[in-house]
This record gives sequence, C-alpha cells and structure tokens, in this order.
Amino acid sequence: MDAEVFHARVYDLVRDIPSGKVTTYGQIAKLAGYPRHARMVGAALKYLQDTTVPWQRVVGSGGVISERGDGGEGAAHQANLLRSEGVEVVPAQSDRGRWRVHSFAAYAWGT
DNA sequence: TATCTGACATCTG
DNA sequence: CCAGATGCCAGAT
Repeated sequence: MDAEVFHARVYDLVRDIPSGKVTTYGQIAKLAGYPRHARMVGAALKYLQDTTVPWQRVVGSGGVISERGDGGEGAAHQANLLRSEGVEVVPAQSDRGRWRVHSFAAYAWGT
C-alpha cells in the first residue's frame, strides 16, 4: 500500500464526516484500514491542498485540537471553523492557545 | 542503514 | 488538569 492510496482513503473518509461532527486521527486511521497510523493521518492533512476536505473536523483524542508549533494560530483557526458549523469549542482549562471540543462524545462521528 | 521527527494515543504520578 | 514516559510507524535527512 503506498502513501498516495492511503491519503486518498483518508481524504474520502474525512469528506464523509458531516458538518457539525468531529472525529479523531486514530479513528480515521482505523476506518482507513490502518489502525496505529494516526500520525500518518496527521501528515496527510498537514500537506493537504484540497479545499473540499473538511480537515477541521479531525481532532486529537478526547476532542483536543492539536497544536502546530505555530503559537496556536492554526489551532485557533480550526476552532473558529468548527464553531462556525455549530461545534462548541472551549479553551483548554487555564491555558492560552489550547482548545478542545466541549462534550466531545456528543459530537463524535464514526464510533 | 541509522537517526530524528511528528496536525497521535494511552498510561502514570 | 498537567507533565513525562512509552508505544507506534511512515517520512525525511
């Protein structure tokens, strides 16, 4: 299985996440047929150019929005996109630039 | 080939 | 909740 096919499957799965719902990297990896490849999912989204893929609906375990080492700008952007489609996002307890989906289980897709 | 890296997941203290 | 440690595994260097 080459990376190109893996990426394609990841993109198809992400496109299937309905607006207002979110899921995790690990879940996408599992659905793609490659459990334990969550990091590869992250890589696939990182270099994504296709604007039709709702990457913002993919978050970390427990609904945490992953940092990008960019000071939280990317995470903040993702938080805004999610809020705009009705997902409740709140700042991680006591922290700056860190966010998480409130009531993650209620918004979770694919379980 | 050897190492380092990372939009991850889990567990422990 | 937080910080560390550990397991994971394909890409990049």
